Amino acid sequence: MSVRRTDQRAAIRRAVSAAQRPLSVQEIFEAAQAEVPGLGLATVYRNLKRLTEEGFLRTVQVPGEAGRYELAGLCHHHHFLCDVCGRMFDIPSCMGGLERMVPAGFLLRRHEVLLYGRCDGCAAQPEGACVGASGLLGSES
Amino acid sequence: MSVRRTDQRAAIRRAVSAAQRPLSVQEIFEAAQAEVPGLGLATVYRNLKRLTEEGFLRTVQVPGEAGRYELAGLCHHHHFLCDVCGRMFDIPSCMGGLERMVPAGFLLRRHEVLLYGRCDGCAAQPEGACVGASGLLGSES
DNA sequence: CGCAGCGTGATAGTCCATTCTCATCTAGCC
DNA sequence: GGCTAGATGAGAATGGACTATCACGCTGCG
Repeated sequence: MSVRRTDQRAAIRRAVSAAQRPLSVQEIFEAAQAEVPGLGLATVYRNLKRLTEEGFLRTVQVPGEAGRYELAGLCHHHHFLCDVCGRMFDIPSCMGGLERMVPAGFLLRRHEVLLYGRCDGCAAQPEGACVGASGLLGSES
Repeated sequence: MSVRRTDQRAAIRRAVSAAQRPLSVQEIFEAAQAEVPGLGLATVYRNLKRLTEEGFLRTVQVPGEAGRYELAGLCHHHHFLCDVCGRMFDIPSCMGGLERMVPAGFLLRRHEVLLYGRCDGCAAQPEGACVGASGLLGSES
């Protein structure tokens, strides 16, 4: 038979699909666990790996921390990482002209742009009063 | 007394200074070991940490891998990571207009641009014939 | 030169993210 | 309902990067 439908996998797919931004494994774990109590972390890793291999998900590597996951097949975009809450957001636009930055003889294949700062929620907060990192799904903007 | 001058530390400083690009710990280790045989990896870590705290070095975080080190105090620039040899190079220019990419309400503080592709040396090679990753210092361009 | 103490080398240990193991469970086909 | 292979959950195990430990060596001051 192979590839069975399970509540766990469905919850994981739903978690990533619902968020409009890349989620960390912890975020996915917590979101899916809210739907399927008792869900194990190993199952999350297993399914993330598999959904990625199947082309449903894509990993977003972050400098200095563990990768995050987003839906594969989204059109070209970049990300914004909030210094305060640690959540990552999608940035639809992209400036061109990167080829001009490349030295002669170098072959440019792809690029990553990561913006850092405060998300709208955290920028509005009175400094230390923001929601903690990775403890929730994107419930804003 | 404090802060003694040792051959080990001098070799480490020299390795990073000489390279015109960010070096991984391994690259620094190998380069410094060439000058000071018997050099230990712990010493490299110790000194990198310290040189960073002293403001001599800066770490360059790389998505999905360990950080690299470059001289602090260089003016704003970005990097190019070769898919083949794994070496990282400096890209002096930077396009502006990033503020325009940020959604309303978001506060932009800094940004990272990472270009991927082949460096001039590897782009010229007949595909698989390039020098291996991280096993050498920047001996080119 | 002599001494004090920082620096070093080798290795064990720590910290995390991720994977493996295995007994148990269950989706899907009969 | 019954069966079987794929899935799961819990915890152990792994791997990689980095740090701590500690005995010994070397710098730098007197």
